[in-house]
Amino acid sequence: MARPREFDTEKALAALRDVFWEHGYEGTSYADIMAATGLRKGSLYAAFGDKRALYLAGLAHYDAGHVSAAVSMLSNEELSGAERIGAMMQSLVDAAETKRGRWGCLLCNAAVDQAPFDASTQSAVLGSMNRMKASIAKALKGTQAADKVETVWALYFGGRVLIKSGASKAVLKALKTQTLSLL
Amino acid sequence: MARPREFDTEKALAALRDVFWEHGYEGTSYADIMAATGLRKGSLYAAFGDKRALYLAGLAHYDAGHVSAAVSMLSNEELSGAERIGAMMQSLVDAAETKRGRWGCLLCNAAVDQAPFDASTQSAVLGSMNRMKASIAKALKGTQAADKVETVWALYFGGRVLIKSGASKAVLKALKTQTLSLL
DNA sequence: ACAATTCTTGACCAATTGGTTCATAATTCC
DNA sequence: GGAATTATGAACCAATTGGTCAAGAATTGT
Repeated sequence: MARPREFDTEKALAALRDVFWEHGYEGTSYADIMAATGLRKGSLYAAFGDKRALYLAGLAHYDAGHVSAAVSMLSNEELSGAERIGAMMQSLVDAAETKRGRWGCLLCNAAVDQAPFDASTQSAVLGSMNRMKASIAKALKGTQAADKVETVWALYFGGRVLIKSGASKAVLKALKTQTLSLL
Repeated sequence: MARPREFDTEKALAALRDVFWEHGYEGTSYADIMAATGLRKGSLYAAFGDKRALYLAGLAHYDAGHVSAAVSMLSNEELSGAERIGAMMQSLVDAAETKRGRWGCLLCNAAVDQAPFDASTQSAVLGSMNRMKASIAKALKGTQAADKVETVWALYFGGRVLIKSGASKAVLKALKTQTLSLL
């Protein structure tokens, strides 16, 4: 064999996810990426590929982590549908007052700034979004709003945009209350 | 006096709005801007200021045009509340299949890619969004959903994000139907 | 110990970035 | 017509962009 990789791939992926999450694709330079990961360009290029590949890797990491966590929470049959949707909406309320929450949702950010220009990004985003949609549908099954999957789905991303634009926590709380009143 | 400006300010503003609308702030270079407006850097700089000022001017033009049009439609008392909200949602359905519609909503794009980094952008976006919110509230007054202003508001921006991510027209139609069923 | 293999680093690259300056052109007022 | 004023566009700028490469470092199996 040969010299083993010195850096922790998991940490590098998390750093990639975060730096693109905060600044977007075009807003992130190699200088930013190097600072975030602690790796030089050469290592990054050898391990992942070009800048677009770094972005897609960060996006995939978000899907495997954050999106999957949301999906499994929404699919948890030990909670009622209302409890699950309530938890999802509460995550928006919480996001309104954390630094990371103010970064919005990476999925949503990617949809807005890269999906229209890159087919790989678009399909990754659409894939993750549809996983969210399917699990929202599961949670709504059995409630009065079982026929309003698209509404709750869009509401979630709309809430994310409001957070990015600087909406107050009160707005997000109202959104949660109103959403639960539909069930 | 002196030499008059050769270009049409109105056309230049529309071009600025469009180029930033399609590509975002970071995604737009001076080369793009010059191609879109037909003007050289020097003229643009003299007339409007630096890149950020060009962006804000495009944003303001969007507010004065598109946002104002939506606001006055939503405030038109000759139509019922349901008709007004229906028209708003129909505009999302239509946007799903036009080139410009696929650019999303400039307000929404600005919220995601610039509002967190620039206070002027944030206040412009928040201002326009609140105008939208207020007129949605007017349209909802008298309907069963008068207490669901934030919901309809977030729904609209969520729909815009779905469009950018590549959602089908059918999804937007479902969103419209479901929204109207709330009224 | 040695050869083979792979990783890391920093130097280097051409192209592009946003921004500025200045000579020239065009217009108006007197 | 001439002076004053302003717009224009091309040349120019330093800094940064994303990307490549070769030399050396580190580890393995033999």
